[in-house]
Amino acid sequence: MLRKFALRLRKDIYTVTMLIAIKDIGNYVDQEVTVRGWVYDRTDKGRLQFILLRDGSGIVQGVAFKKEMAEDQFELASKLTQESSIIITGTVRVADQAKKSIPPGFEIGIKDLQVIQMTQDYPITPKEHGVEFLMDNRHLWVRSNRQWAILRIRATIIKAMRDWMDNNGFLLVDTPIITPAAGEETTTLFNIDYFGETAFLAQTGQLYNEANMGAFGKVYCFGPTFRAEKSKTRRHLIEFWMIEPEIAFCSLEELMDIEEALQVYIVEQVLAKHRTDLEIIERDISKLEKIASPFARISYDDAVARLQKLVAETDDPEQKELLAIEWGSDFGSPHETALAEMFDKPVFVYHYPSAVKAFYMQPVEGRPEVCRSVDLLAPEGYGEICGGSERISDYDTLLKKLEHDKLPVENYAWYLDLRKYGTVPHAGFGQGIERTVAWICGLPHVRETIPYARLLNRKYP
RNA sequence: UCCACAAUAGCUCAAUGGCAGAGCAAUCGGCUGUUAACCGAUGGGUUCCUGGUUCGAGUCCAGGUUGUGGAGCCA
Repeated sequence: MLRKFALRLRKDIYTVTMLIAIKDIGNYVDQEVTVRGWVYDRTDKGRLQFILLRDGSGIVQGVAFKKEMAEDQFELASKLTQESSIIITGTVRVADQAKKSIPPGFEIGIKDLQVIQMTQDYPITPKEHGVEFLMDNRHLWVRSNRQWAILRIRATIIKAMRDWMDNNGFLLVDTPIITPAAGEETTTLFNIDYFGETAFLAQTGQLYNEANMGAFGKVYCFGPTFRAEKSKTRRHLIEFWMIEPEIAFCSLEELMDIEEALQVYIVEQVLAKHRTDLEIIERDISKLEKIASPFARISYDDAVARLQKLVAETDDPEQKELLAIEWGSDFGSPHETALAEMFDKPVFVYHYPSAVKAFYMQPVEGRPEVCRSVDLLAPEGYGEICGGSERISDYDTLLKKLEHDKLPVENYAWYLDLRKYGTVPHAGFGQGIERTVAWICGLPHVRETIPYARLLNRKYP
């Protein structure tokens, strides 16, 4: 039955003329074209029907006049429901009133209409909906304008990251998702049954990146990461995506140069390719246009001093409590937000206390209580988007650090090997895709930056 | 895990302890330039669950469930 239907459909497809993607509609003014897609919305004016049709590439307003169509076809047009799947054929024309078309200003005078399925009771209406309802219907919500625009920008951000890496001498080397031991000791791992043994889902590809760096010099991995943390905030996902570069013969200062150039390129690409999408999500573009080199670089010491000064100057007791900080503590999100708000570009904070950072970070010469680490904080309160460091390259120092942190040294045998066979100073960082998308799109929560968010209380759909 | 708040029609929300309501969506009708169109009509309810107080509970109380916002942890 299904097969028969599919065959009939294919025949229909092959008999249409000039099948176009809506995004290209400007090239077909005054020509007869066919568009296939889904009804986004319909306005019923009696003998006149305005049908917003989306095909994945854009949206076009189709106009059905009763006297320009066969009677049964107009009848169908006047009954079309939201998200019905249809094929229309008609002439493209310029129309100022077609404001909702993407690209705007074009419409199609419908001559022929075929309905593939008349949808019943589509749950997401053009009115307001709550978060829970929309997330329950995420498989349909991705069709909505705003979500569509965000996910398109996400794709460009990922492409920009990878293009920049590929164009700057980095090699993509994939790292495993199933791992025998923790990458970093602090956070919680998902464990899985590996033929009777326990294995873990990767939290980072970094340790493997360091091995790959020894083979290829400049490498990066790009993939999903899993953290079984019971975090419930606007910045946290259980499953999220990261790009992690690792560079041989690289200092912390050079690492910051790389991070900075990458951010500037990402923003440039989004601004160049997504004006319309940024308009759909009502992003303040002027904020993005400020993202240019150089970014401010402040030390952890300086950052703590700035925060303490802020606390001293504020009269708000709530702020005082929230922003209180002693040297040696890691920053919480209120601290990161407050620091980032002092700049209108991303800001680097370097030389964090070793105690709050991972075991593999290189201590600062003459000041072992701090390490050669750097976080990049995005503006507008989006917090940490990159975390990186210069890695410990000396065998004995690394071994001592592993023992000091009470980590199972036998699990790190291969990692220690890297310090035995031609060790070099090297550095790398990880950048969270979703936090980057949230910042660039100006979104209140990362759940809209990934097609199907995995959250503390959600794994459906 | 902790703190705060919420749960009523498919959706978004109202309802002083006293008849369960509106807008949108759906269905039917009207309209040749709509933009969340507009106008008229119709259908639509286990008020999250369990128990309690009361003549009477959507409303008050206790416990639970689910969700949202925030904290911690992190990218």
